[in-house]
Formats: sequence, structure tokens, C-alpha cells
Amino acid sequence: MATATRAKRPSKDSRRAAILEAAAQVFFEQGYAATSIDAVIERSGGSKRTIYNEFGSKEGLFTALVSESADTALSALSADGFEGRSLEGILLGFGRLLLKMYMSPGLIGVYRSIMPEAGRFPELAKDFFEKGPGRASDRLAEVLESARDRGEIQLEDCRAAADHFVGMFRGNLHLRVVLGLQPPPTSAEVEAAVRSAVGIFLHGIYGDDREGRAKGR
Amino acid sequence: MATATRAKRPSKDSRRAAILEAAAQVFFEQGYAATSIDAVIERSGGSKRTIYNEFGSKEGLFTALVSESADTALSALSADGFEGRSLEGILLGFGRLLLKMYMSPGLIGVYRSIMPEAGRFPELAKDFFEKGPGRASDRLAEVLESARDRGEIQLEDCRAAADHFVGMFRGNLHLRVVLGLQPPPTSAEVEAAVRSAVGIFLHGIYGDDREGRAKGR
DNA sequence: CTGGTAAGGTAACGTGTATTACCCGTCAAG
DNA sequence: CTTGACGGGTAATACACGTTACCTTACCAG
Repeated sequence: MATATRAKRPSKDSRRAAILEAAAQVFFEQGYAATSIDAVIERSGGSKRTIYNEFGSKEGLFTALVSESADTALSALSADGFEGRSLEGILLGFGRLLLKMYMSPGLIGVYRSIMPEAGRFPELAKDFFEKGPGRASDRLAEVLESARDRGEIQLEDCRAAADHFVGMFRGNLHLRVVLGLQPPPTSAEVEAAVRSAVGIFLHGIYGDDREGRAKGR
Repeated sequence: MATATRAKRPSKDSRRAAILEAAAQVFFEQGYAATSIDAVIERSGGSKRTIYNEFGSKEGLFTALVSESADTALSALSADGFEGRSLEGILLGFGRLLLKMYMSPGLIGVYRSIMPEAGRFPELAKDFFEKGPGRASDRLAEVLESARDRGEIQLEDCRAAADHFVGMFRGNLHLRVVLGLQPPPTSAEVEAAVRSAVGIFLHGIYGDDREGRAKGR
């Protein structure tokens, strides 16, 4: 049996992808409990049997969907090329990355759907938090600590500061989008929000000797 | 008919309150779609008929629950006695108020349950946002603007800054609690988080002439 | 005390849904 | 071309839930 499965019948992977695509539409729109397997099938084509063969159950499908959506949306957090930059540059880059991630349809959907189900899927909630907001905060805390070690900033609790920074990007703008009260922001709006947040955060970080002040205009 | 309804049969108000109490437990724990009317009755006593007489439908019950929970938790936002205080004092007080509100069981529950239902209850979502995070941001923006007018701070976009401030109090700590990954923070943790957030926010706000610097220790 | 009214309780109804038993077409080997 | 087996489609099953029809009981006017 060749590993390359050419087939008239759609390949296993494409079936799986189509189901996950359809599942994203309905689960992320209606929530886990209100979504029926039939509704997924209506959009993906194929049959319920395929879903049960591939994912085992409704829970399995939801778990796989959330897990993969989060992984995809959050994978950008791994690729950090922040080495040679200034602290302001790092924060701006990090902020843009964060805000774009948080505003991506995949993560918005994960947010919407995981909240009431966190009790039913504790491991999923834990994984999501640690891979996303938790990791973002960890990485930023490291950056801040090394900056503190170099004497660039003065900060008592780098971890708390990192949490606050991350929180600024899940503020009212994010909430409005998650609640469906407004469409995702344009690139210009994203950029403005990032610059504003970084400005506030940065100028509160610099110590009393304000050497870095002239750098930003 | 006397207004004081002494009754062997529990008064209408107490029945209503008992139902809402029970509804809060199950809706906020399981989410709207996964909650059955029977589950509410099991905890409140009484009968389904009572619920349908009082609230009309499952949707009506949920709407009333979210609406009243939000009103109760958010009523503290109206009572502002921030007049004579310094900007730092105002922000600290406002921060404590915000964080305690966001961590209250009622608002945590509203958060959990309204997210995936925002599409189904657009008005409820809008009301919630405007009465809560939106209003908080509005009020803070006013405070910031008047401070700017007095020359205390230099800030381009007070509205954006207010959103960021509010966002810091819905950061990773809040998310962990909403996802059930940790219990609500103690008073000491709340105080530490507030001081940290206000510190970052404030020292980023003060203009180049850093007159207010000596005030806070 | 008595009758009338409205609210509370019970049980049924119809619907929707997760899951599975069964059957058919398709694909690879011989 | 034939054959055997496996994945995919259909329909049935068992169940849970929102809602309501009907009955019972508690309250109040006279």
C-alpha cells in the first residue's frame, strides 16, 4: 500500500479538514451545546458516520477543533525574532502579534465557545490558557526581566506587568468583537491601539532616569 | 387588598428570587444551552409552571437573570465619590471597584454564559457591554479628559487610554478565574494587582514635567 | 362558611438530537 | 475480472427537553 493515497473518494485528511472547517462555523457561532452534529454535516457534506469514525463523539470533535484552532492561531508566538531590537521595538512587535492573534476569527471563536464549557472540559481550558495568554505573559515577563537586569527599566513585579500588558490587548475592543457588537478592527485601528497601549506601558516602565525618552518621538 | 401579602404560599417576590438564585447556579455553571428548566426547578423547588408564569420562556428567564445580575453587580459604578481626590487616588479607587466587580460571582457568571449567546441575544450583549465595560470606560475617559484640561497629564486619546486601563483589569487573572483555573483572588492579591496596574498606567500618563512624581511614594 | 378565581403542580406531547446497527459502493489484491 | 474487506451513507433508537393542557389547591370577597 503506497503512502500516497490518491483516491477518487476524498482523502482522509481533506475530509477531516472539511469537517473541522464546518465545525468551526457552527460551534464558534452557536456554541458547543447548541450545535448539532447534523448542522455540521449540512455544511461539510458527507455523513455523520464519518465524524464518528474520525472523532469518536461530539466531545471529541469539539476538543479537536478547539485544540487545533488554538494551535494554529497561537503558533506565531513561537517564532520570535526579537533579539536585536530595542525594548520599544519588541513591545510594538509583540503587541501587533498579540492583537492580530486575538482578533483572528479562530481565536475569537475559541473564546466564545470555550467560556461556558470550561467546567466540562477543564483540560482544554487549561491547555488553551497556557498555550495562549499564559505563554504570551511568560515570554514577555522574560523580556522584561532581562531588560531590568540590563538596567533599562525599573520594575518590581515583571510577571504582573506582563499580565497587564497582555490584558490591554484583550480590552474593550476585543470584548466588543467577541460579543459581535462590531466587526474586527482594520489594520489602521490595530496599529493605533498597539501604539497607544505600548506608549502607556512603556513610559510607565522607564525608571526615573529617563534615558530612553528621546528615542520615541 | 393589603399591600403586605402575608401568605402561606410563598410571596411572588420570594418565589421569583428563589428561581433567579437557582437559575444563576445552573445557567452560570453550565451555560444557557446546556441548562434545562428541570435543573432549575430541582434547585429552586416549585414547578415549571411557575417559571413560565413569571418569565414566559427559557429565554425570558435567562434574559432576566443576566439583566438583573449585571445591574446588581454594576450598580456600584454609579456611586462615584471621586470629586476631591488626586488622580492617583481616583485611579486606585476606580481600579479596586472594577476588579472587585469583575471578580464577583455574578459578573463572572454573566461573562461565562453570555459569550456564546451574544448572537442569539444581541440586545442583551449590547446592554451588558454598555452598562459595564462601556460605562466604566466612559467615566474614566471623562476623568482623564478633565485632568488633561487641568494640565495634569498629556494624552492624545483619552478614550483609548481608558479602554486600556479597563482592559488591564480583565487580564490574565480575570481570564483564569472565568475559565475556572483558579479561585477568585484574595483581597491582598486584588490590592497588589490594582497598585501594579495603576502604577504602570499612571507613570505613563504624567507628562514630561513630572510634578506628580513625588506624591506617590 | 362558601363559592369563585388564579396560581401551582402533574403529566403528557411533540420535537430535536447523540449515537449506532445495517447496508452499499468502492478500492486493492490476486 | 473477481473477490474480499473497509470506509461511508441511511435510517432507526433511545432519550432529554421546552412547552402546554388539565387538574388541584390556596387565597379572598361576600
